[in-house]
Amino acid sequence: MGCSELSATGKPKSEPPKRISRLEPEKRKKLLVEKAVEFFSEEGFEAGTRELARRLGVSQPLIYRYFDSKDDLVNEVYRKVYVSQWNDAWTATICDRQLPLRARLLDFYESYSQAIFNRRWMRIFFFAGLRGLDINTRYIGRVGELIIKPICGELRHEIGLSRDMPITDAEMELAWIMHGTMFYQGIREHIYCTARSVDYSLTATCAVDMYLTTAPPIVREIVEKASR
Amino acid sequence: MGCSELSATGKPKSEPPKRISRLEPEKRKKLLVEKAVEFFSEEGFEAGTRELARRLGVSQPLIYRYFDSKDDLVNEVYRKVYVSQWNDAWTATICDRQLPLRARLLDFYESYSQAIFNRRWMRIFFFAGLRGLDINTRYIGRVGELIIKPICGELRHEIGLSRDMPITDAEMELAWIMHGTMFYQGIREHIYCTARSVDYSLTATCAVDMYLTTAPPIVREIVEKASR
DNA sequence: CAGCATATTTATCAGGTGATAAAAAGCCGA
DNA sequence: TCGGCTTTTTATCACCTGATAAATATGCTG
Repeated sequence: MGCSELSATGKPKSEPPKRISRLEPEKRKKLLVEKAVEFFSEEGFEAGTRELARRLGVSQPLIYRYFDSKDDLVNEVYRKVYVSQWNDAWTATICDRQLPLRARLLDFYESYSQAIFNRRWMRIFFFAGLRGLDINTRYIGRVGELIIKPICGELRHEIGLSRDMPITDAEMELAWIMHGTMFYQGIREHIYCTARSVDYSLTATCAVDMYLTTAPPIVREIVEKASR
Repeated sequence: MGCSELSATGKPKSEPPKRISRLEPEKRKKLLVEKAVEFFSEEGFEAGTRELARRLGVSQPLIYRYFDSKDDLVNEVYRKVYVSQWNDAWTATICDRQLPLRARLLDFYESYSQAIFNRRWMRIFFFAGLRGLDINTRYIGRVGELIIKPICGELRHEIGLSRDMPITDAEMELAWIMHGTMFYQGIREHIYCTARSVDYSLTATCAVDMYLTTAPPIVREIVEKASR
């Protein structure tokens, strides 16, 4: 009798009595994942399935009709955020020698900023990173292989050096520094929430010009020393 | 029920308190906070008090003799990490005009890196940041006032411009970019755990030189435009 | 309209959480 | 040695969590 936290008369929760209708499994699953991305990116992955269900306007056990476990749902969130946001054209942009390298890098970071430096992505990324998940490590590896390493190759070409010799760690480091300069702006805006609207184009100009002036002499020394 | 994983047998060296004995409240509280920093920095603040107690080798309710609530303990952790790691000499280092600005900045970042860019600090910082806690925002504000703004002032002086006019947002942005370049190295090392040992001195050289070459013309333009 | 398939909900479980009260154990002075 | 004070533990509480099974509601098809 008692134990009615949800009595028929009063609704303590703020949601209006929306009538929930049946949906095709496909449609429902998509809704679940989308809302889960939004939810976990704000509250972290420790947040409860009941609150998620409440925000969706469905009952909590419904989640388990579409996902075997909470972990299963969380993995779907990862996939959605990490995989679907990647743009295969990025590597091509970096390697398209019809433009000068500086212009290519600026083009790339303009596109990359829009795709990656948004609140949802950034927060999911750090929640996952702090958990030490391998999906995070794999993402970083991908950036290394498909962004950072190609940049190093293009810089070698730009300053007239062989691309045969494998890219060294030190060269990668130089490009990571440029990359980090951009990344930090995303952090300030979406994790700190302290920089209202960051000027990514100014940052990109600083970062790219720094790279293009600082890196060449260092790279030249590295390659020449190795080929002696 | 011998639960004696730690026997009383001979170990006369510097680790006598193997036996779980009474401690002065002061000492016990200090131990609790220290271990809590270590624990929460790895597991996040959602981690349970029972596991923390287990690692301390004490019972879980003991924590509540020294802290009113888990939140109380967590706040102590924040205080310990944020407040106690700040070095008042940093601002002085930046403003000591007996050295050229470049040397001052490199000195500062060497000291700052050692204090801040370690695993404990970085992880606590991001766990708190993702929670949106005001202690985090206040820390950033402090960095802005005591690090970034002084740097902007020194740059103005370096290029012979008045320090009377207030520092503009755009000038702050330029110094934040340099700062972020350093910060990202800490992230790579301690959040991503992907860069084994980052070369902070290389990064500092890149970041500082970028700032000292990129910022002056922009600052000059800003100040002159404003004073016309 | 009836009947059926299934999307969704209600009721519930076992285990974990922060927190409290009472019992136990350790320490020190007489 | 004993008594008393304080630290620490044991035994709990109410609540919340992820997850399951049975009951219900919905919409389609004949």
